[in-house]
Amino acid sequence: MDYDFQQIEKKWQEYWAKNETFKAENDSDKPKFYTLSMFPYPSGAGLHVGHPLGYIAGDIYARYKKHKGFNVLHPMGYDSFGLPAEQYAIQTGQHPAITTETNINRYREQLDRLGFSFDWSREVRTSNPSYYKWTQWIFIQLFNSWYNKETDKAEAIESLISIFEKEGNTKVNAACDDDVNEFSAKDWKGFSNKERQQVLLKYRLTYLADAEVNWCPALGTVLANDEIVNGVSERGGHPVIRKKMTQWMMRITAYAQRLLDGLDTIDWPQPLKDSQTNWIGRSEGAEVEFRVQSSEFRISVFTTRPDTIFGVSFMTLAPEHELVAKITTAEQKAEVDAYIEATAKRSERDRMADVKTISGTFTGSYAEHPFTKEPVPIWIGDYVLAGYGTGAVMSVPCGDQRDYDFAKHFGIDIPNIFESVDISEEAFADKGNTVIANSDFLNGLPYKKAVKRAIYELEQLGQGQGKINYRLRDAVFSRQRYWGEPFPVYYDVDGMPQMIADEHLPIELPEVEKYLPTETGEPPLGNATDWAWDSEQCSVVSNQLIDNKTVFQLELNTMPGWAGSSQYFNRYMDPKNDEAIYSREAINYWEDVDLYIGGSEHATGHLLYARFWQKFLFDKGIAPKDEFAKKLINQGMITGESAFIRVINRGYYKYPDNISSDEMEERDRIFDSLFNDMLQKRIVSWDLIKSKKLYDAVNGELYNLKEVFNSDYVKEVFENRGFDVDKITFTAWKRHVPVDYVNLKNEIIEAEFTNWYEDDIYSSDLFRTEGKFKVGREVEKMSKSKYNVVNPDAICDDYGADSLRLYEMFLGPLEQSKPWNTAGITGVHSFLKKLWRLYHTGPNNAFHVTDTPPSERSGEAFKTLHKTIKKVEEDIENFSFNTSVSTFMICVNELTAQKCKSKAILEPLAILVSPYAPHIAEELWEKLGHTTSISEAPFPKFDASHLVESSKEYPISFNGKMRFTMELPLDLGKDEIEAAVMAHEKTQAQLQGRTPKKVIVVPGKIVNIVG
RNA sequence: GCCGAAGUGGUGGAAUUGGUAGACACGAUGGAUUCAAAAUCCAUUGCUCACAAGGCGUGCGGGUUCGAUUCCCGCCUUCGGUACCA
Repeated sequence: MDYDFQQIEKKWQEYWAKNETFKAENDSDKPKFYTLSMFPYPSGAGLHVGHPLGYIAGDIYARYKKHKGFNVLHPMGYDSFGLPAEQYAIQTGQHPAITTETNINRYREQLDRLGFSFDWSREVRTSNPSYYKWTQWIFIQLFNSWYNKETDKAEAIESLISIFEKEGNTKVNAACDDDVNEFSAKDWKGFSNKERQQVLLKYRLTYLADAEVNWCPALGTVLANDEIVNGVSERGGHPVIRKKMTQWMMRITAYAQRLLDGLDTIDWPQPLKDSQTNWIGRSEGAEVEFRVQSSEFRISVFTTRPDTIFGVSFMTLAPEHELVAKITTAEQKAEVDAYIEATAKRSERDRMADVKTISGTFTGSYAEHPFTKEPVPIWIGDYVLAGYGTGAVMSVPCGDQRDYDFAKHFGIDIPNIFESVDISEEAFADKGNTVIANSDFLNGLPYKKAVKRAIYELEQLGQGQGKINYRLRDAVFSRQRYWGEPFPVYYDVDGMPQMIADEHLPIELPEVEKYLPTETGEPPLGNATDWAWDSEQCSVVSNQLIDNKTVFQLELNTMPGWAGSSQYFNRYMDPKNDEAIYSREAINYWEDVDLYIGGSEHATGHLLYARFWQKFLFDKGIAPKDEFAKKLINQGMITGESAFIRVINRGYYKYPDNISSDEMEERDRIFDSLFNDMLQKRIVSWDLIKSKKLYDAVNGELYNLKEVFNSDYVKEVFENRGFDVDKITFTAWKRHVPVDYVNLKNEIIEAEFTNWYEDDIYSSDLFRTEGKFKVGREVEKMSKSKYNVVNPDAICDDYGADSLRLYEMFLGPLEQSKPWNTAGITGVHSFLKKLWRLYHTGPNNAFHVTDTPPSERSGEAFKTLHKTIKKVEEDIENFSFNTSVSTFMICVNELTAQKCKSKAILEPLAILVSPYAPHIAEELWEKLGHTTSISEAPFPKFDASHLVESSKEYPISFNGKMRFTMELPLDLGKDEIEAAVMAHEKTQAQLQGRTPKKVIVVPGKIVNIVG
């Protein structure tokens, strides 16, 4: 009987589904184990072979833990809100819910084919109202909380109100906005309701604020920092500008220190912890106050180097700093205004591209040095960021390179306060290796002592104190998109946000006619006709009923992508609960994730936000653990190799003779922009060239470059510039270009190409140019747009899911990224066939396993088996799945050579293999006479007695080089071994009569003779 | 610039605490079987030398050690993250 993987895999997938083999119960006598893989965004492209890598690893671990007697929770779901479905809706008018549903069904089909042990009864989808009901609920919890720095936890907003009523806010130590004014209990009582709400908003853990945000005009939305790559949007590559907007914010900064401290308590990869640490960016230093001369204004600065305070020769404010307008003198006003306008115009991208240019201007005002009382000129400059620290710095040119460059550029003094340090060329930023000089009471002190002393003196003066600053910013929580969670918020008669009561949740996403922002620039929900809240009926009603008495406007923004993914791991514990986010019993049983597997790209996004929410839920007593995942593993990326052609040079344009110079200029402009779009971009993939047979492998020629210019990418570029692509005829003069594909390495090829455009305006050659291409290969992320995607379905058709699972593991260490190469899959596939044959040694390859274990070689077989048990168990515990696949191969090769047919060996072997290749294991298990799933079987117990050896083949080395081996009994002592080795003829041959200086004998390991 | 990861045959990779470098596969070469192909099986396969003996070999240069892919010092390269953070 042959190994019919198609039939076997289908059979067992149906069996698992029908019998709910992997359904987890919320109570059990067994110990719990919660394994989680990051849930996917169901994209239209479907799964590629890179996606399942982490799922397979998680599945192996989950199945292994089940064999080991754990009650395993291994759920899966979908992060189903997101931009692509919305973009598709904008283009086609198709509702994102439909697109999403279609994509999820496709994902599910693909996932099912891989034989995962997911408990699908617990599936969640972030876009389901029954799920986002609880996302909205958490939002309300955050709104109704403030962060008490005294108790170092979130508390109910009521406790803050009662403090305000008793003593005002002067003694409150809370995480809050910078601009809260002090008020007394009496003041509070005198506030109007609106004023009170405004004050409270500055303390809530989610709040409205006018924030400077990354606005992407092309997408019509705000983007988070991690959604921007090199100054353009991650999706689509559109430019991003800075803009002030009223936005919902999350006060994650309240948790900065706890997010940092928590990292010590969890077993996550160090690189990931490092990047979170850097992202949070704690720095210790001091806040120093400078008085502005002849005014009441004071400028606060944050510095990590209070020890260098006597080196201050100017101050710099960010152009956006609120004091700029107030302190600028009349003479300097025009210059300052011009500078502010110029910097505001520069996009984020320009600023980043151009960090070298030093710019700034003098305000005309002076501050007073806290100690020397000398005047310090106040400048503004865009190297100071409004968003970090206080948006102002004390500039110490001798100790900071940026200040140094600025001072040099504008001819400002550079006083030296370092003992015996030359600062004529550059600033001295080294904290050690010198002592402070020319600094009054700091003279002669090294860095650390000087910092302490400076802070002490500032405190005495009442002009500063030690301070810890974080780079982490509060997170913008509003998106101007349709396909996201709606906020459970309406705006009352005062325009203040009001939460909708829990019992009316979820507030479901309304239908809209179009998914773009409205003409007046409101978010897409502004298009909804029924998007008002009737506060008496407690229901969503038509906008026409808005009277701002009982019926109010609902929030038009939606929540960002990370909202839904910040709570899903807990919701899996009790996903169908409609009364609560999850039951007490469920969360007290499962507690937290024991093993979380996912990509490292989420380091500063999802994984930070989810930790923040978890800590909040912990403070509120909603979750029992303040970290949601004990252990985390980053699976590497499976990359694809793609060869492609880039345009590297556009050459020069040639036009037909009969066009005017005006027209020529106009064309130049258009073509320049066209080529700028294409330059350095890959215009066609090699796979496409091959599939279109544009490459002649025999002669090593690339031909018909015309087709190269017919690529979708080029068409898209032309289309984006307003050309009608159907009217363009792409041609190329040079039709045959030699290219050595095999040794292809960034080769430059030259070709002249022409494009012909037919319409009323350009009824002639559009242009002709001699351009250069570069042909090269790169290993990179698999993506549809790169034409390097390998689909798992095709692999399942040809080799089966078990082969795919084994192969993905066999490729290399889980955490390492590695290129996909389908060629090697035959190796694991033939292993499975060999495994199958081991159980099918009867006539006509019929199933044949004997009950009689002791044959003459059974000792060998037991040794092989137990060697394998030991190694596989260790490998799984260490997440070294690639080496267990090798171990299985060795095991099967050995058992085949031993002609092992014994049930006593082959039965445990099936269990060992089952986490990796569950389908074949189930089939063999059934053939062995079992009527229940192999997943119920206990993992074979390792018995060391089978591995006891009586002798060892000792490597005999000379000066560290192994020369030959020698079989010796293991119970031999050091001296006996040495004697035996010295007596060996090969030893004598090696020594050639010389007496060895030394003989190292490590019993059981090695012998080394030093000569 | 800063932070992090990694450099081992033609390829993916193994060597878990310093002890036989290259396990296990892929590919390649030769052979068996077959009318033929697929499949399967056997042999060889780090480099070098005609073979053998030998020599050289884990990015490069040093060091520690009887012994280093592994530990230490100094470089180089590639990839990922981050970037005027005061």
